[in-house]
Amino acid sequence: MSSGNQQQKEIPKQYDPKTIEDQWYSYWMEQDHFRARTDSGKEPFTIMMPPPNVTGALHMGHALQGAVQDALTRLKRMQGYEALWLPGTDHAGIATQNVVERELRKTENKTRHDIGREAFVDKVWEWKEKYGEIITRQYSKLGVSCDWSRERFTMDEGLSNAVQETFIRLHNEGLIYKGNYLVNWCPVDMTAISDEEVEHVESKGYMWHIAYPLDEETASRSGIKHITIATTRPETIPADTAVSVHPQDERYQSLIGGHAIVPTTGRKVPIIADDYVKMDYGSGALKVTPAHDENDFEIGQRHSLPVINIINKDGTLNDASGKYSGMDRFDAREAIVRDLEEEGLLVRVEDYVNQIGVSSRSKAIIEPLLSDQWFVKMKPLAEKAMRASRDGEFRFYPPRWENEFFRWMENIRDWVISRQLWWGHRIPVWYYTLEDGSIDRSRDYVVSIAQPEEGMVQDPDVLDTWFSSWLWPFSTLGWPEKTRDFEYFYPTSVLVSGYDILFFWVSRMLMGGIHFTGQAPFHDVFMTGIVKDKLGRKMSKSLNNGIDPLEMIDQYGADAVRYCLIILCAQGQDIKLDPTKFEMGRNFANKLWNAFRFLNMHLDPDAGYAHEWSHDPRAEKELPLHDRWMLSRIHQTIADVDDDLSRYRLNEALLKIYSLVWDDFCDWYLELIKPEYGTPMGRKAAERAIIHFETLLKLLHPFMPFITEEIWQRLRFRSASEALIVSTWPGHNEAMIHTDAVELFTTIQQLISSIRNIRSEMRVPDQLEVDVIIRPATPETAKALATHRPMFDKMLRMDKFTVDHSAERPAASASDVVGGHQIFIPLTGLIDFDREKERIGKEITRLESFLQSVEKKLSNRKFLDNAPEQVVQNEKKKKEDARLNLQKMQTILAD
RNA sequence: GGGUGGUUAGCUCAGCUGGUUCAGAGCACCUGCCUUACAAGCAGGGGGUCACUGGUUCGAAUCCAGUACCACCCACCA
Repeated sequence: MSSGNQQQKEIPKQYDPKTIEDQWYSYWMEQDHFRARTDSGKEPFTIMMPPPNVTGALHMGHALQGAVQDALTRLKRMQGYEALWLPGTDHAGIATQNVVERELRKTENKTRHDIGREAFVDKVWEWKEKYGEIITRQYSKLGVSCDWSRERFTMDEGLSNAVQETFIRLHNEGLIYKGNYLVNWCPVDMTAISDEEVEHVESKGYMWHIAYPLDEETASRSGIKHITIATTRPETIPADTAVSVHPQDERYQSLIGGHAIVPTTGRKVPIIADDYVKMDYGSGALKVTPAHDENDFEIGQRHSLPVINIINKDGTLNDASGKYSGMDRFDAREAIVRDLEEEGLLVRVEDYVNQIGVSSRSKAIIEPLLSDQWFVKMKPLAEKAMRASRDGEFRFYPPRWENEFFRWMENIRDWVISRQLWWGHRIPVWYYTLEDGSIDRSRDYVVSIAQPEEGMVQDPDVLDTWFSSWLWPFSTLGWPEKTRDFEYFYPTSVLVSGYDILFFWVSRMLMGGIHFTGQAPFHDVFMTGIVKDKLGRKMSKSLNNGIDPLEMIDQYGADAVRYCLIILCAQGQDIKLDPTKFEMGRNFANKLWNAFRFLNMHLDPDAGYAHEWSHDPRAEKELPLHDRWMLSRIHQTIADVDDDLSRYRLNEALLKIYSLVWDDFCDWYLELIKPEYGTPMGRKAAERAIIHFETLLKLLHPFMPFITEEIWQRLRFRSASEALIVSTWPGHNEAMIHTDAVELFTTIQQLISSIRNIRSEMRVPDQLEVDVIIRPATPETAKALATHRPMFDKMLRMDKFTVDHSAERPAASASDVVGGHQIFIPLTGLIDFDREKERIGKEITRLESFLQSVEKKLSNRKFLDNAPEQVVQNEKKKKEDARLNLQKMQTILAD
């Protein structure tokens, strides 16, 4: 499908993306244009695609980031870099395990425990093989030019190897440890999760005030019978091992050192004093439950309190809770409150709103539970990353994210990396066993990838999904092997990601990359906003407010979707998306399509159009004004666009290209080169137009790859290997900017606009041709304008056209002044004097106030003294223009 | 409790290093047009005290401080 306009006869008026998108994607793939090479001698440009979950379906966030990454990749490829965009997927531990478990239940009515670990993991792999490619296929629909030959999966052999390797390294460095600590436990997924995976949600609940009886001795000593504590979690009462008050609290001085009786169990616990307790909060007395609350755990440590665990891993209460054993924690809460009330110990109940932690995955309420887990000491890693940041080894765009990054790094806590799941990277740790097969706790574990000794068993846990993700920028390139890919493409150029995973992923990659490879894994971090619904809510399954990118692509075309997402992607701002916004992109694609149809009518399919002139400045001078203007506009835009893109202002760049295509090229340039009725367009003119158009297509290609490739291929015969995707990005050439041409052309544009305005305001019937008299400010302009009369003919309905430096204003004419040039249009019989007077009056008022402000400024000594010369000159020129225009308008009004 | 972002046209939003030719885009609206590329279009037009209050400056939508509201992130007060 390499050649030009074979379907010339029947090009539909409306662009239909469906007919071409898949074909071009296949073509690019067949031509191997996405593949990056290590032997080209070009400078590398690398982006690692944030790996979507294998369970996932493409959502708008992916589409946005895909559009951004692809635009950057295609741009750099065209700019002569060896561009590698490496795709892949994430095994997504919990999410995937859940999906397969659900399926297992549905199809075989079994749990994972029914079939056993090995069989279950096999099933997950099967599932992954079958469904894991869905999301990457969906990505292709968007037109992403990533190197599929290098696609990776976080549980690939190589990546798994990197994971084990890093675990062992960190362990050897003393940065990994195992310990029995309170962790965030998800009773639904039955695993520990990290602090980052816990969300805090506001929840309406109660604060129960409960009287704890004092033991006899304390009561008789103090003369007090009860101490009242306040709690939001009465179900943990059986696990209390102390009551605590503030050491300085007057009310409780006599109780410190005494004992209270824990309701429901009758256990006697000490009353202790600890600074942590706030005197003015609640009753000033706190029940201490070290096994089920982080703060209480710390208090317990300080006072050597026993730790009584009453909650099982599934959220039910265990035998240590006494009669509540076997009840779910929330049922137990009700039961205990009921019992307390019966015993008369419930003092009062208040409504209370608090923040509760829920698992970001299952949304289950997190239970702080003591358990054996593996941790990474993060401080040393964070310090290195912060140093690298200060040294400018990587930069955030927009820069404010650096502060957020630092805030987190400075308060970093150790990372729980073990998960009680089956799907994931096994922890490379082995235990000796006793004769009955159970773990021999008297002997140390051994860290090793392979089983070190017959009979040893491997740690049953797997690693947090992010423990493989944080290696992504280099594990995907073959690290820890010193591969050619790694040497050539690492460190990567830019990471494109949403800020929602700054802590989960971006920060950890920086820490990991710097620690393991000695280099920041990317130079730039471009943080995009988050795509939300039109009310500003996150898109989620539960709200059912998602907009499916595939549906949108189907409806509007991939280019339209990409256009829209990028144009809305302003520096770090969230995007409130409404499906109708894709019409913008669709309309623009259609505009391009029709510009092509127009040119196509004048194409000579057999011609091989020459284009040497565009590179020959001498030939340049022979060019018509509108070509010199168009070239100037194009090259000015290229300069702006290059600058915008280098700072990740993709929206600004795209908007400028949009305006160049639509406003300049379509509305002016193409209109001006339209041939006369019935006459064919001159071949030269067609050639020039096509060459401009090709440049525009190049500029647009990174953003709208399909339609630009389609049109580009149809514009000329191309050899099989020629493609827009591998064409050269047009460089900015200052010599192509002709200020004189721009100035004159702009004047003509203004004159034409003004004449159109007069016609419209004066309600001149459309068919009626008018006389146009222009009295330019200078004889030179008069000469120039007269030369360009054909331009006026093209754009206006004129009977006669007079350009005369000394023209008199005919009676009964409508008039205007632009840039000192006067326009008269005799409209005998048609002119509505009141209307005209009003129009001119309005213009005069505008000019007067403008002139006034400029004069005020220019009469200000301080302005003259302080403002840069250029600005002052500018103001003077403005003043002069305004004064001239005003004068003429006033004369006209007087007439 | 700490922090970040937002507040600009009826709606959704751009507007970088301050300079009345930057107050702008798309949609919506009004007036003409099915002009042989495009009605998903063309031409013309209306519409904004740039949240508020101060400050810095010759000059502020833009920089600073404070206020109000909205959104988000972080945080161990039961």
